[in-house]
Amino acid sequence: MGVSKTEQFTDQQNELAILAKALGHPARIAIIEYLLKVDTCICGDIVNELPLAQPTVSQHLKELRNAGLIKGNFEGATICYCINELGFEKIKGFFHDITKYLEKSKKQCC
Amino acid sequence: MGVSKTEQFTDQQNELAILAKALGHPARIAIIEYLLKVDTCICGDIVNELPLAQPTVSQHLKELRNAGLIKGNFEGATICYCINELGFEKIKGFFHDITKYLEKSKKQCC
DNA sequence: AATACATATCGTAATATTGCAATATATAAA
DNA sequence: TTTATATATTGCAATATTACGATATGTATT
Repeated sequence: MGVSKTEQFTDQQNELAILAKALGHPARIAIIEYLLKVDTCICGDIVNELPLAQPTVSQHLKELRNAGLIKGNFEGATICYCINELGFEKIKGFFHDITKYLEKSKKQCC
Repeated sequence: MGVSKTEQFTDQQNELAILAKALGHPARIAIIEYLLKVDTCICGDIVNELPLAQPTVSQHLKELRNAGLIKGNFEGATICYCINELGFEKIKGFFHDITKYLEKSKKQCC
């Protein structure tokens, strides 16, 4: 029917999927990479950095904010954006498991 | 217009986004977690593990395979699936940057 | 108050994703 | 060769995403 059957999966699986999905667009990867480089910046800087119109960038920022990957803070007339460490900490657990898995050379099927 | 303007971003940004997007659904997270646990299994095991119909699972497996996160191998009448280490190695570089960033306590905007 | 600037929201078109029944394909077993 | 089993593909309905022009909202400046 086209609706994700989220209720059939665990909260943790859904939470991870939401975080991964938020990173599932090159514009949002570009935003994160930019914030990693500059630490903090105002929204207008990101709009200038990306090859997309201002409303589109605003929409991508909203998705990253909703997923908990970035934070935005009013600073006079502008909004200051930065990485939200909490969101990335949540992904780290999953990646820790993967990294450990990759270290032990495991059975592969091909 | 609704089309992702992928050509405006770097290959690396697009590649990361494709990998993240493939993880952006709880069913696909569940598949990866299951494979991490059992190493290898046949497709039917995954169908039994998930609360989704066989064609839907087949579609999710295809997306994970296309993204390079799992491998499938014919083994008689069945198909044996396992983690594709290559895909996860590609994400690791990005996460290494993030982890380093999180370690240095950086300027935050709020 | 009027103007300028920064950002968000609305509305909408184009496209992509999700889920599944029905069906196709391919191997194994009888 | 028939039958059973495993998996993929097709077709389609419901919904979500992407992008942007137009517009709203909010702060700063004059």
